[in-house]
Amino acid sequence: MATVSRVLNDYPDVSPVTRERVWEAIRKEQFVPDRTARSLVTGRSHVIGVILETGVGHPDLQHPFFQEVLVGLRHTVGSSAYDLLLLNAVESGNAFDPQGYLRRIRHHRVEGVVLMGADRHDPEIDEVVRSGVPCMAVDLDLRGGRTGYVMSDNVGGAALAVRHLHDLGHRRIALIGGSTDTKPGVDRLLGFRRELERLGLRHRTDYVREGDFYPESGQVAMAALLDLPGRPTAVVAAADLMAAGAIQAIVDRGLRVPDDIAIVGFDDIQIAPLLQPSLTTIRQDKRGLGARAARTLLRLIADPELEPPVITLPVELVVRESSGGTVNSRAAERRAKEG
Amino acid sequence: MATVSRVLNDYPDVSPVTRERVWEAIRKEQFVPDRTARSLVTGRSHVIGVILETGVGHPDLQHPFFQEVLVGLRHTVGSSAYDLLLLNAVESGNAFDPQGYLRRIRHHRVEGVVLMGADRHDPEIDEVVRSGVPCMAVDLDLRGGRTGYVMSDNVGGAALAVRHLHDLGHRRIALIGGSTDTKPGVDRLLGFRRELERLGLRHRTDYVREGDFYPESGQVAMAALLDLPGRPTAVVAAADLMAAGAIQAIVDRGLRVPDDIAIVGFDDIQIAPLLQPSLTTIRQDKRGLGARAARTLLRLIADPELEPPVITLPVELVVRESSGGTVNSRAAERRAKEG
DNA sequence: TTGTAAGCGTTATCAG
DNA sequence: CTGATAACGCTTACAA
Repeated sequence: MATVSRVLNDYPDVSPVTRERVWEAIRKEQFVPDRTARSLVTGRSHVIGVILETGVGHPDLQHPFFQEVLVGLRHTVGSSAYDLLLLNAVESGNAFDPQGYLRRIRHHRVEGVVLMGADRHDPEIDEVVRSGVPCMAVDLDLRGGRTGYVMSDNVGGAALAVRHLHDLGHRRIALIGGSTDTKPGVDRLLGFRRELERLGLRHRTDYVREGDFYPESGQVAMAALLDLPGRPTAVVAAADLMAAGAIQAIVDRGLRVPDDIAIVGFDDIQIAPLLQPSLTTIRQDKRGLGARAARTLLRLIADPELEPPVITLPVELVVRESSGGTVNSRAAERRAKEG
Repeated sequence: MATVSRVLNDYPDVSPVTRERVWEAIRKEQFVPDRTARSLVTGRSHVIGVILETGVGHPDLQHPFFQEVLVGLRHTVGSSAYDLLLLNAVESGNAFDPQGYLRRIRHHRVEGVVLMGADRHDPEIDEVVRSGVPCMAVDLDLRGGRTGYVMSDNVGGAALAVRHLHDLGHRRIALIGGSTDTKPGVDRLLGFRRELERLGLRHRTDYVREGDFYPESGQVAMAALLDLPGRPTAVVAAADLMAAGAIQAIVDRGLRVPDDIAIVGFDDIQIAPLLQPSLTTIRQDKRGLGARAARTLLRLIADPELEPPVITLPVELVVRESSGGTVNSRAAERRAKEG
C-alpha cells in the first residue's frame, strides 16, 4: 500500500522493478487515486477557487471582459494539476453548508483564490483576504499578507486614448468613465485628466460622466453629452460595452460615428471589430491578466514566503474606424482649427 | 463528536438543548465541516463538474452563448448545496494526476456533469457518458443510461426566421448554417429547408453555406453569397456572431442592411441589440438552458431510477432593425413582386 | 438521547 | 528499499 503511494508520488526510494509492477497493476485495475482521501491527509485539494461576483442585474460572469480573463485563467491552471471551482455567492438552503466565501473555501480546502468583479468593500471579500489563503485579484486593488493583484495600465491606457484623439485634431474630448468605486474606473479617469492637462486642453467637468461598464450606462451618458451646449467632438469610453451604448445614442440622434463624434473604447472585447463602425479601443491583454493571476497564485501557493506582488500589464491602442483614425486626416486638420 | 455530526446533518434524534449547545460551540469556534473528510466517508462531494471544451482556436468558454448558459447553471446550482468545478481538458504534467475527463471526475468524486461545446465524437466524452455518472448536455445530443440533454427548438427557430423574412416580402433567402457536425447546425438547416418548402420557395443549394458559429465564418460565407449571380435579398445566420460577420461583409461591399440585404441571426446574445443595425434574431433562452440542465442533473443525482430526459426549450423571434421588420412594409411589397 | 468505535483511502513514520 | 501502522476529520452502526 505504502509502496503504491510512493510510486504514485514519484518518490525515489522504490526499486525500478517494483515501480513497474505497481504501474502495471494500476493500469490493469484502472485505478484512480481518490483525491478526497489524499486531501484529507495532505491538507491539499488541488483546487483553486474563483470568486466572480454575481449581482442580480449584472452577473459579472457575463461581462465579456471577465470571460476572457477566465479563459486565460483556465488555460494556465489547466496545465498545472489544479482545477477551478466556481464559488457561488448564493446561499444554500441547507443549514450546515457553508454560505460565505470563506466557509466554502475552507469547506473545499481550496488552496488559492482568484477574485474578480467583486466589491472591494464587501466584508465577505475582506474575510477571504484576511484569512491567509493565497489570493490574486484581477482588476481589483486588494492587498494583504497573502493577497496581490494584476491590473492593466489603466492610467496609461486612458492617456493613450486621449492622445490619439488629440492627434486626430480633436480638442473637445469627453469621458464616459467607469464606476469610481473601482480602481480601473478611478485610474482611467486619472489618465484622462492628466493627458488633457499635459496637452493643455481645458478640463470641463460636464464632459465627464460616470457609467458602470455596461451598455445602458454608456447610452445614457452619451445622450447627456449630446445635450450639452458645445458638445464634444470625441468621447473616450472606459469600456467597449459603454462605447457600443454610446454609438447607439449617437445614431439615435441621427448623427454619425466618427464623422460627427469620434469614439474610443477600452478593453477590446471580442466584438469590438464587429461593431459598425468597428471600434477603436485600448486593448487590454485579458487572457494575459488571467494567465498572470493564475501563475502568480500558483507560486504563492507553492511558496509561503513569497511576497504577493502587484502586477501591471501594458495596454495597446488599436485603431479602427470609430475614431476616424484610419481615414486620411483632412478632417483632423479642420477640426484642429475649429478648436 | 457523533452528536456534533448529527446536529450538523439535522438528524432528529438530538435534544433541543444539546443541539443549541452544539451550535453555540460551532459558532464560537468558527467551525467549518471539512468536505474532504465527509466525502471520504459518504462518497459524495457536492461538486458538479462542467466540461466546456477548450479548442485552441475557439475556446468555447468564449462564445457568448455558452457564457450565458453558464450563468444559468451557476445560478441554479448555487442555490443548491453544490459548487461547480470547471474540468480542464488540458493534460497535467504530473504523471499520476488524472488527465482524462473521467479520471478527473472520479478523482474529485464529482457527482454529476454538465457537458457543453464538446465534440460529440470525442472518445473521452463517450467515456464520461458511459461511466454511469449522471450527465446533462446542453446543445449536444448525447444520450445514455444516465445522460440526457437540453436543447432549444432549433428546427422551429430556423423556420421562424424564414417565415419572418418571407412575411417581409423576401423570396431569395439564403442560410449561413452552423457546423453540420452539431445537432443545432443540422436542425437549423432542417428547419430552414422545411419552411422554404412549406412556403413554396425554390431551394437553391448555392444559397446554403456552412459556418462554424463564429464571426469569420459568417463573413466568408456572406462574401461568397454576394458573389452569386442573383444574390439573395435576405440571409438567415445560424448564430448572431456569424450574422455580425455577415453584416461586415455586406458593409465592406458598400451595401446596406437591411435595405440591400436583410439579416436574421440566432441566439440573441447580449450584444445583438448593440450592433448597427440592431440584430433581428431568434432568441434562445440561454439561462433557461443552463438552469434546466442544472435542475435536471440535480434530480438525476438524487434519484438513480430517474430516466434521463431530452428537453426542448422554445425560442422566440425578436424583431429589430437588421431584418427591416420594424420599418413599414412598402419595400416588402415591392420585393414580393420582384420575386 | 448520547457516547464509543470502526472505518472511508490516502500519506507519513517507523521498523525491518 | 519495503511493509506495517497511525493519523487525517468525518459518518454511522452499535451500545449504553
